[in-house]
Amino acid sequence: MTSPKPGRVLYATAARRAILELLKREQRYLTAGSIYLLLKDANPKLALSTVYRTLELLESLGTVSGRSEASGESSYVHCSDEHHHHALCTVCGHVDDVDCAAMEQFKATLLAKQSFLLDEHSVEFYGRCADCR
Amino acid sequence: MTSPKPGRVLYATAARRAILELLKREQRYLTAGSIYLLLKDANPKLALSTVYRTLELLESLGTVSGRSEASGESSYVHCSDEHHHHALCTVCGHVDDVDCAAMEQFKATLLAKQSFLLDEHSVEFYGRCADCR
DNA sequence: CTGTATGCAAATCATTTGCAGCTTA
DNA sequence: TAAGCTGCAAATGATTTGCATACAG
Repeated sequence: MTSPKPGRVLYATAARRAILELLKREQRYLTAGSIYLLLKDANPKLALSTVYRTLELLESLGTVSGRSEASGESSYVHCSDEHHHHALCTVCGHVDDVDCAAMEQFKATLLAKQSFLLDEHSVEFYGRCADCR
Repeated sequence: MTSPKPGRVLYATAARRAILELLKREQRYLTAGSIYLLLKDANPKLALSTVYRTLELLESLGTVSGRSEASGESSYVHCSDEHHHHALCTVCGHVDDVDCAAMEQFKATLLAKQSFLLDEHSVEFYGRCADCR
């Protein structure tokens, strides 16, 4: 939603690289706190606030997608920046992107049955991925 | 998810009645804070913590469904306790329940294309309801 | 009566922010 | 050298909790 301040030049810093690489590698939802803990050893001077700021930046760039855990924390996955949804494995936490072509017929049904004109939708799928089945 | 302690007897108190009636009447997502403000005048001794505790209770009973706003706050709507989704009007905020029969074919597609076995899904729809179209 | 619920105030906890010093381009 | 970052510590703000009192059944 929020884009970085227009005209601002972004720097590829060590912290940003480390956080993005971790997210690309893990392919599962991670909270700011867990990212901080996972990177702390290799990057002793990393600050939690930097993790928060980087996540906010990556989300604004569409590189990462956030959601709220039941615990009240926010977590993030690295993902494509096109409109899509996530298939989240309830066994290993692995997250895959899913396109939403099939949603079109659902939209038609909604309009016919409830006169609701569907503009947007946010979906999260929970199940078992190819590896965990 | 969390159920009230088993064997515990629930009282129908004034605060609980007021909160539930408000939610039933409004049919839109309300935060604890806004519920508190809306009820404050008619119920001068109502405490914000009571609103939080009541919302937690109602959610555990399946009477109410919560979600996280972008602002970081949680909000709640009164809704059916069966498995369903919400169609949220982006104009007036009105929330209707939607069943998920159409999701079945989407599940089949997911399995065929990505070998992902869909167990659960959470969906939120945004659009314009019959009144706002 | 007795178990529950409530109000109030204090405590938590995730997230945000101000600012001076450090980096990247 | 700048414009951008970062670490640190302090500030926020939503939600939770302890406890003594009030209330429902």
